[in-house]
Amino acid sequence: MRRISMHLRKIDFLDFSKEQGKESGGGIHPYPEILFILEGTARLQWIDRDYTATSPSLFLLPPNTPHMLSNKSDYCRFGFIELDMEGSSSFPNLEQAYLWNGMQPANPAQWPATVLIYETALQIRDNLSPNNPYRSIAKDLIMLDIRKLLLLVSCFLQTRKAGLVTPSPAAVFPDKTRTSERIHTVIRYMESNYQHPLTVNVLASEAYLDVSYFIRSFHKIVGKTPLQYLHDLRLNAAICFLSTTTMSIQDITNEVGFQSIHYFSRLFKQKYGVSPSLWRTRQIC
DNA sequence: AACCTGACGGTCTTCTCGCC
DNA sequence: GGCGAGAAGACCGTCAGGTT
Repeated sequence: MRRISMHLRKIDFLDFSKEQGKESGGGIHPYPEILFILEGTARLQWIDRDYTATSPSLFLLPPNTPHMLSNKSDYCRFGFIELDMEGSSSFPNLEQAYLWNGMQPANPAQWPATVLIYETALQIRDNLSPNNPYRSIAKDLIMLDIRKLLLLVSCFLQTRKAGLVTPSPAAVFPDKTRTSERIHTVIRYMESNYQHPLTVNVLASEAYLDVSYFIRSFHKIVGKTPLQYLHDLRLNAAICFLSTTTMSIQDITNEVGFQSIHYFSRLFKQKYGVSPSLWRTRQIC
């Protein structure tokens, strides 16, 4: 029987501050993400949606959905949790995420039916507090709270329809070698900047590694070459735009970082067997 | 007008081998 | 573990022509 489990890929709590100049961040990655606005007001551009929400707000981002969070107040604090579901289907699907995220600007944290959901999200943050007396099992507690949170959201949507310090990258990624950490840093860089022109030279310099060694190490760790990984990110984003928007192929080409519509079209067909427009047509039918 | 396809060629990426 | 050189092959922008 196939073992289904869920792992923490990355958890972090960050600030956006007008004083410090850092006011936006985001990207695309093949992992589901929970985004929690803790303080201030933030704007989330997610696929074709644009939300402005005040804390506490909770957004659920299924895998391969482009997202960009930006600050809309003097100070904004938020947390994000990326999960590796490993076959589990407990994360809300796109339709459920649209429904849930669409409610966030209305500040549903005050609703009696959702109070427990936001309390659970806060509990996840509190598990990371240095004052947490259960620091030694904080990671296990966080995973339990995440499961609880997802279960509560799922239940809510169904009903409606009817001190630990933040783990270091090495704690999230089992392989603790320096090269591995650098490669994973680059992966995150690619996920945040896939829509910009990126070359392997640039990525290797981001990792402070020689190009040939970088490529070899990347392939060893990820199972794909850097370029293949970048293409997958871009094509996944394109699929998302094709299936959820009416954007033209040219606009999608630009949006996901390809310089040429012809090259995009060629790669798309290589991966999916049909051209982008035909793929969209078949989805509609 | 928007999109697709094939061909072409310069550029870039990847691999291999060897070295420290 | 990390780096460098060189060769092979893949990438990717561009053009031309065709289709919807």
